[in-house]
Amino acid sequence: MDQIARTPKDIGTVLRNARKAQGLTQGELAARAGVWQRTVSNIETSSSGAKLETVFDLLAALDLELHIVPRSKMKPGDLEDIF
Amino acid sequence: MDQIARTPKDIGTVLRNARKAQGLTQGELAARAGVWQRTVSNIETSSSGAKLETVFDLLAALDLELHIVPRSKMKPGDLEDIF
DNA sequence: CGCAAATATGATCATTGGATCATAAAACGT
DNA sequence: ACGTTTTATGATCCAATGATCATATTTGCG
Repeated sequence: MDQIARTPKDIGTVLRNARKAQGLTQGELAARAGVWQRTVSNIETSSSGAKLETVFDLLAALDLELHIVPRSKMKPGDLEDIF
Repeated sequence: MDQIARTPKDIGTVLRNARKAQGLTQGELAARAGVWQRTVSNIETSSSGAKLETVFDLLAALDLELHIVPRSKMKPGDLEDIF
């Protein structure tokens, strides 16, 4: 049940979920990541073309990392890909 | 053995590995992703602050997706984290 | 060794993100 | 319902990306 991202918007959503799961406000996360609350807000909503660097700063502040894997790698139990 | 990225540079390396694994040249990947060979080269070498959007274009062209997971998630057999 | 293919880079311009100030608007608790 | 906390946005400036042209290098192969 890890979070998957295929678009910038996905990243925004994942970031927001992770932040809330850790009970952090945008301001707190921003402080930890060394960016502004403004930036966190922007990325969580419309992270269109956010900079990779900033995204990694946020991921690090949330103790997350990216795993790059082939798309629709079927795991046992994933039936959706069959139909 | 998926590829892990914690920094922009990691992404560059992963992208390059994936591209070569698929026997593509920078130019071919660029064409598929709708960007310039120049951009692929830049991102593979010093993807410092590349735009998220561009990175996703490249990932899509390589049929890859991102899984966002907690850092140092220990898997059976990973002993490094113990010491 | 020499040529062809692939990759790295130079330069310019437009666009956009992030830094930074601030405040409006929305969400939440009691 | 009210007030406080949190999030969304407005505006400006600067740095840096990507688009786009081209060419210098490097790599790989016969």
